[in-house]
Amino acid sequence: MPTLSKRFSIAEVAERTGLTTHTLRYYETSGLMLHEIERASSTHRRYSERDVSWVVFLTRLRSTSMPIAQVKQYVELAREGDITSPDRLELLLRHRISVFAQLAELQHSLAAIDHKISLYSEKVASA
Amino acid sequence: MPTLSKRFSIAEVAERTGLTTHTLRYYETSGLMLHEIERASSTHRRYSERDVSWVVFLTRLRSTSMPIAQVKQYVELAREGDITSPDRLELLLRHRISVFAQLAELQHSLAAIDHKISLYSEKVASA
DNA sequence: GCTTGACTTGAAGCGCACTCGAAGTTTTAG
DNA sequence: CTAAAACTTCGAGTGCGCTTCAAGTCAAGC
Repeated sequence: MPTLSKRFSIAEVAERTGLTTHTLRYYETSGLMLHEIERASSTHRRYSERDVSWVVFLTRLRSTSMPIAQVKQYVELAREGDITSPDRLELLLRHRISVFAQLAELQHSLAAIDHKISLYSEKVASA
Repeated sequence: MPTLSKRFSIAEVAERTGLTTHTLRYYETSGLMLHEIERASSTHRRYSERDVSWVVFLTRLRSTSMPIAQVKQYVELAREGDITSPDRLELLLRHRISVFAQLAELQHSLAAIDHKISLYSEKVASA
């Protein structure tokens, strides 16, 4: 049962993910794709649904400041097969903690900014 | 009534703020300090309480990804005096919106990561 | 079947925010 | 007074994550 789902050009994937075609190629050559991207008749990339889904998740990791190198580590584990599931789980759990720390810091800084804003609001209102 | 409060060496400020002495000098030469830093007898910097408080707030702006250039803009407004209070308020309000966007994106990505974690948890548990 | 726009690779370049190095000066502890 | 530790300036270097360039090759519409 071969996968008959639609394939996407690099431009379509860029459109769907908000990345540029440059960045998509950069990610691929940096070893961040889980699977090799198919090539149409010759050289042009054809992304599968699975590839696109992975790119989407990848952008979630990146937008939470996971470094490229760590994404790569995750990918390398994934390519080793199911045996590394616990390792990938652990990697994600560790990353989750870092995301919580980022949230906490952001909220802490927001409070400081809000405080400053309240001072300015008074000042400006009474002027 | 001259300010008689304690002064701090650059190393002490580094200690208190978590920045390096390099970064503190870099911020100063980049025009990010509100006031000129005093110099002890000759050349060594002596930070006042006010200077340290500003550095602390500055790190809050930076930790919410305000670019150096925008911090500088804020500082330049501040140096023009009270007349620019509304401008600084507006700058902070705009930045506040960006912080909310950052929080939202972080939370969105966290949800995606949590979802993936739950898939892995099942997989690993049933192995 | 030809043109036009999309795609290809590989290497170099860029922007940001530090970070480090060198060489010299100043402070402080003993 | 001296020696070690801390400080100074200024310019160059670093790391990350793209981004752009050059010089093509390919594919889709007319």
